[in-house]
Amino acid sequence: MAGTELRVGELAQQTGISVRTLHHYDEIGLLSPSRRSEAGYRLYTPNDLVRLQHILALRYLGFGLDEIRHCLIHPDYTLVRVIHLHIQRMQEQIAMQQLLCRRLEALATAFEQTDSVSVTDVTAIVEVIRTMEQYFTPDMLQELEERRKQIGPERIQQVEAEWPRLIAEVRTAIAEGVTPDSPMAQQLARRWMDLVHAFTGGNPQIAQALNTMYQQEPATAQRYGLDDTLFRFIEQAMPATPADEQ
Amino acid sequence: MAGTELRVGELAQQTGISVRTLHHYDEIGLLSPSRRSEAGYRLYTPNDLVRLQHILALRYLGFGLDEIRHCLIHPDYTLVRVIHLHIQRMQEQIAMQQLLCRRLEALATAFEQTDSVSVTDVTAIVEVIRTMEQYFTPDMLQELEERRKQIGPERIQQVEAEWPRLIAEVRTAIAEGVTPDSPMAQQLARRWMDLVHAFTGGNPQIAQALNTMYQQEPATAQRYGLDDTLFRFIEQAMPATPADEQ
DNA sequence: CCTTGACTCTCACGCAACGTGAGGTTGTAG
DNA sequence: CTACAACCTCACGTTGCGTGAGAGTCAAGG
Repeated sequence: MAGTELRVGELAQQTGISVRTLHHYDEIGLLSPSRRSEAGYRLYTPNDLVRLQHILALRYLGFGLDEIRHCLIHPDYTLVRVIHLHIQRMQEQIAMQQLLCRRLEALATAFEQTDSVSVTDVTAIVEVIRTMEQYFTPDMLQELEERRKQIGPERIQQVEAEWPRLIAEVRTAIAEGVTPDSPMAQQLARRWMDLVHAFTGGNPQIAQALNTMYQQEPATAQRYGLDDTLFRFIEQAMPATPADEQ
Repeated sequence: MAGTELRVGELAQQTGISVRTLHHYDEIGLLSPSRRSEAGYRLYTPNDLVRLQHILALRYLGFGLDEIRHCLIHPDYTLVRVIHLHIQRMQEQIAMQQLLCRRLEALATAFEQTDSVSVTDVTAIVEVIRTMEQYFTPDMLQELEERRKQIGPERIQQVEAEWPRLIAEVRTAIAEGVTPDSPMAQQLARRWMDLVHAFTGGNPQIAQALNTMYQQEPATAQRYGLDDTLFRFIEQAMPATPADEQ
């Protein structure tokens, strides 16, 4: 009977955990040895071993020590519910992490061919991501990200280089008094639409969200040299086209 | 100039974080205000605000405060690498969490129609899961889990109820001196194979892993009343069959 | 001038689950 | 008798703040 009792080191070795962990479980009252030797050594009985195995099984499943204590005290028929709740929590955590991961990937693709990236650059892109997360649904963002991957970095850079040129041209046209119904304006509008299409991929919901964003976020819009005057000009120059914007 | 300086509360409100967080960043030297008022109030300059925005951008991406400090000090061209390393770490974390989640789901399906589950039950199943994770690759485990979902809980329970019956029958047959080449033994072997097939789904790698597991883990095998005598009997009774086992 | 209330300051504990020594005692093998 | 392994009890460190406690500061109202 006495020979079946284990000391910390023995129990630790048998179960594959550290002595410190057993000390900890004793400290917090999760697993206190049934007996102590005269010298104060912890002596664990077979019953203690069984309890430890229960603890380790639950820990293996990712439960916290408090929850484990709860499970060991309370009647068993709540256990299934606890497990399902735990699964739910885990899935929420995974969703959060995946969101984070998508942000990082968006950032990485944004910097795909820039070699020297400053913290300021990162901050700027993060601002854009933050704003976009407010106006686009997670589905849309994933769709955008996937399209970026598909069409390749060269095309993206091409489009992103084209935008400021086009904006400058439109601004010049307005300044020179070009009317929205002139062929010149029509062609600018067509180029505009092409660029928008390259972003939305023809998804009208994304186009709608994009519109809402630029209307609600003049600060973001101004960073790209956009304002209401430009939008109105393009809108007027835009004839009846496949419902892609507006 | 002096009017542009912000006090903690103002800075906190502008950036959407807590005063305590600013105190904390000051404590650890991540963001110390450029100036203090005579009364000791923290006064943040526009430059401090910019630094804070950088910090918050990086925090938004899931970086730790130490890493953020590192990013703010060190030259920018390491930033891209840091981001990619971070993505990798996140993906590893997600993989871990998904592994945990799969364990929990396996547990949940195992208890799908049991209403009262004890911690002892959970411990037993966890032991099985642990053992299986040693012998089956993650791919195999996922395949097994998916098949369990497909074929439904009734069929699973049916199979699991059939096993002990069959094992008992085989044991009886051996005890009664039934020879492996008798029709009786042949039929037992056929039923055996059917049950094995229900588990492996005809995947020879899974069948192989299963075999290895029961050979290496006599402790697990014995819990189901299996031993070498049984295995040899079935093996001998088994005629040439579609290579599904052995 | 004094008080009130909003804002600020500096400690300092708490959380989750142990890791990692520090410094001292016990048990056993040579 | 003496190593040496194994045990004991503190107690701090980790991550990023939350949450008071107790006290000083500043502008406005009585």
